[in-house]
Amino acid sequence: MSAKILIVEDEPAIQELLAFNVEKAGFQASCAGSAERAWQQVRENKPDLILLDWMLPDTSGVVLAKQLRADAGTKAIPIIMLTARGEERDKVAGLESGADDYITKPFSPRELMARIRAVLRRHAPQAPDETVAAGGLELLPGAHRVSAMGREIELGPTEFRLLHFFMTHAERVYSRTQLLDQVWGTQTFVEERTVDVHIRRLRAVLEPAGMDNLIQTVRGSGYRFSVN
Amino acid sequence: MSAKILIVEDEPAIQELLAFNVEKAGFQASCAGSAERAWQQVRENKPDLILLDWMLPDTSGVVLAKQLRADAGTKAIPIIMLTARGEERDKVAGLESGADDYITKPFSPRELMARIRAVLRRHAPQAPDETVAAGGLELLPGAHRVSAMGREIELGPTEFRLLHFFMTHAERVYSRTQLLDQVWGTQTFVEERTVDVHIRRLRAVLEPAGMDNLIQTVRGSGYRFSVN
DNA sequence: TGAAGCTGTCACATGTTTGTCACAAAACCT
DNA sequence: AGGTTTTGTGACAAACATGTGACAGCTTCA
Repeated sequence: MSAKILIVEDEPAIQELLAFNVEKAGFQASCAGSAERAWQQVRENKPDLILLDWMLPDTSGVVLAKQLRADAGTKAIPIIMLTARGEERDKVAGLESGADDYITKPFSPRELMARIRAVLRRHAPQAPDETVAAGGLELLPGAHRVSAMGREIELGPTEFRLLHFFMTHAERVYSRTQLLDQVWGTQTFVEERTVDVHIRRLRAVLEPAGMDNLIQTVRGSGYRFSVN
Repeated sequence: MSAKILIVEDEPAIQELLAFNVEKAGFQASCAGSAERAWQQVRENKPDLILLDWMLPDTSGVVLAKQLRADAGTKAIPIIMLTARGEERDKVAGLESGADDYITKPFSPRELMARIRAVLRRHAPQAPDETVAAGGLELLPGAHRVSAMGREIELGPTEFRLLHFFMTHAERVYSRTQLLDQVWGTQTFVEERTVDVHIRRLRAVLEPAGMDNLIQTVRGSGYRFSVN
């Protein structure tokens, strides 16, 4: 889930600084000190975003950006250009070359990360606003709403995700481990029994709304959402 | 239907960059490298909007803007001034000279196009100020006015944009980050919590007007404007 | 120039959510 | 039935998210 970011920067100190910040923010960082190595990394790692310094030992960043844009395989990778302070022409040329954003040195880590996230967000495919329906329930992911036969149901964030998962994966048993992976994420580490508690909480909200026995216990295996 | 935009800019590289972006966005671009040629273009092409650089070889952009404003035939053409970064005086003088908006270099193509569209929308004589209505509220984007059931409501600029966005994007949850992107712009960097404060201010103005619970908190996700 | 208003940020208050536990209840096995 | 495993349930403290008032820096306007 975490995005891969390629840092193309010849100055080792700055390279490390960038990598440190990028990783601290939960992204995967890889580095290249020259245009040549950058190409290599791009092919091997398929980064989701490239931080590209304006000055490189072998080629200028602008040229590399243009090359990346010209190649069908790398055309879609967003680029953030790192330019020196006040170089008016550089910025213009940087944007012209196809960079998605630029940031002038010196910059604060916070601004850098904000721009990275903004660019990644802009390039993320926007999910259409669909509605999920199952077992008399209606769930709108975009509006973050659930309703049972017209009556709105209040859910906490985790219960919402859990129910969403069940509704889109009905009629099938999931183990606590699987549910933890799917609903909590593979990066979180909580007790398996926590699932039980949340199932119970979900049931507690669903039952008063007449939605009875929607989530069934499969002893020894896990839980199942079923329309029956 | 596509608007004609005149670019007055002496630096060829920037001129091309501007023209490229403007045309990519579906507008017709024409260019002038000096005030003299600009007048010529204005007479010939009748542009719908002028992008005017602050520095020109023969006259300053401000002077040209004032001249354009003084001429009955060109008075109505909106002007966006291109100024150097942080030149506070320029900004003031630019707006005083009659420009409708200014944009400081360096700017992102995205921001530029957003401003162009905003100015065109504001100046569109055809559209007799479309009004946005939702949840008993009526908002006139052009006039910068909002009213709740006939009663006028006073809003600051940011609250206005925020409410406008919500009214045109009802029934959907937006995270603080998304709201910052949409309402504050991708180039501004403020804390996420700032959104909370503005939401609160908006609510504070809306509630006395009887508009209660229009903006709902979705814990863990963001906020939602809903007509209920 | 001063007054008034707008913004962004902070510290603190308030209220929810969450993971975990201990124990009760239920199901399973021999 | 008795013993064992699995699941349900209520309670709870810590973590977390949001509401709220205050404030300083700015801009605007007269």
